[in-house]
Amino acid sequence: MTDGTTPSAAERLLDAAARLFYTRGVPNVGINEIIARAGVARMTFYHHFPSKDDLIKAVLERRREERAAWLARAESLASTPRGQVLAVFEMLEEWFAAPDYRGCPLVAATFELGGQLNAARPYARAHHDAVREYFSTRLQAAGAENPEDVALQLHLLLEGATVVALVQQGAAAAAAARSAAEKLLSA
Amino acid sequence: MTDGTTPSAAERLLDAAARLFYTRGVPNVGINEIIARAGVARMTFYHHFPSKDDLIKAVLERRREERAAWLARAESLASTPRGQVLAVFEMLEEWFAAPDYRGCPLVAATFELGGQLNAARPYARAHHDAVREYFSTRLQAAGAENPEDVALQLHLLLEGATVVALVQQGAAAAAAARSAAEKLLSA
DNA sequence: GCGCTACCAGACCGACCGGTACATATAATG
DNA sequence: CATTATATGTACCGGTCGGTCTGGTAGCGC
Repeated sequence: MTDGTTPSAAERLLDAAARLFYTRGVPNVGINEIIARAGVARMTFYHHFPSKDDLIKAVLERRREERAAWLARAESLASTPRGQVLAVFEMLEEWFAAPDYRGCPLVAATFELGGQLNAARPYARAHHDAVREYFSTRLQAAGAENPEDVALQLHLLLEGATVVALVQQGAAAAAAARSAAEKLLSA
Repeated sequence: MTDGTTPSAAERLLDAAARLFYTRGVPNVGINEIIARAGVARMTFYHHFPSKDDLIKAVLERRREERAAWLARAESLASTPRGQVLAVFEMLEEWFAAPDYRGCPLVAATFELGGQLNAARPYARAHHDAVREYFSTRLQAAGAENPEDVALQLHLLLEGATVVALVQQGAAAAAAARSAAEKLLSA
């Protein structure tokens, strides 16, 4: 019953929480606001999620899957390994230009929750590992000398671009990252 | 009277707030804890800072100056422009290895406060501008072709390394950033 | 002495937080 | 029809938040 055509309570809660958490920061959003936005009763919320922390973890896991899907999209944009690596950087511009862009949600949550319990770090780390593996397998296929090392360097460019795009409020970092990635691939 | 040999109330408040904000996140630290840690009466706090927001801004400005001083240290570590650029990346390892490392405090505050008022972004942006200028002037002195572009690319590496070092909880990003910076300088 | 400033100590306020209790309604399943 | 699961609405709890108020003390220049 919970699945099907109509998005039901739990789904609406996750949607509302994900959006609010991203735009305003996890600790700055209260339960009341989430249930109000989702159009769900308070008790219904606590029926699906024992506590706010559980909701946070569910949202983070969902975000991680979204980022993984985003990465997978890059794969389909090119046929050669090298093209698939650069395709990731091609997609940055569109991401950064989104009106509500606020950086990588997993990194953001890591900062926001960093104080208390390292709650978000495992999700961010899992995604970062996935990014590096995406790069390294394709670099290896392309015959690179040190796939792991270059993959990490490309990852640094990627993360740096997401942060700089947030602070600078512009998509200029995307083109710079792509250009730098090409240089690293040629070196 | 406020200055001199003994660190006085306002100074102790700034010290305590800076440390607590960094280790636990700005919104997660209350006034009560700050004044307790600083050993200062409540009214004394509100005498020096009209509101918590004013304290936050004072701490951020202080952090910005600290980061600027950190950057200036790199300058003294080498004599050539190229060496001064790479010296920044040499210093990363020590920074990342600090036991209480939690990323760049200005970027962290931007994420933590991002929800409400973009309160921290101007401070982070000012520092980022300073970083790029540091790089670009030295690249120009070294006869680089596109100083501005390469400066931005080096900045992406720098920011990316600070984030990855936080998520991965290791200093490996430092060496990778330095190596990548060398490649970008040679390209 | 007087006035001023800096500081301390702690009670107090309204608002909001996460979370619980209770009482109810609906709809499918047996 | 009775049961069960899922949903609703609202009052309520203890705790903490940022911020105010009262009152008192120590040092300094006039």
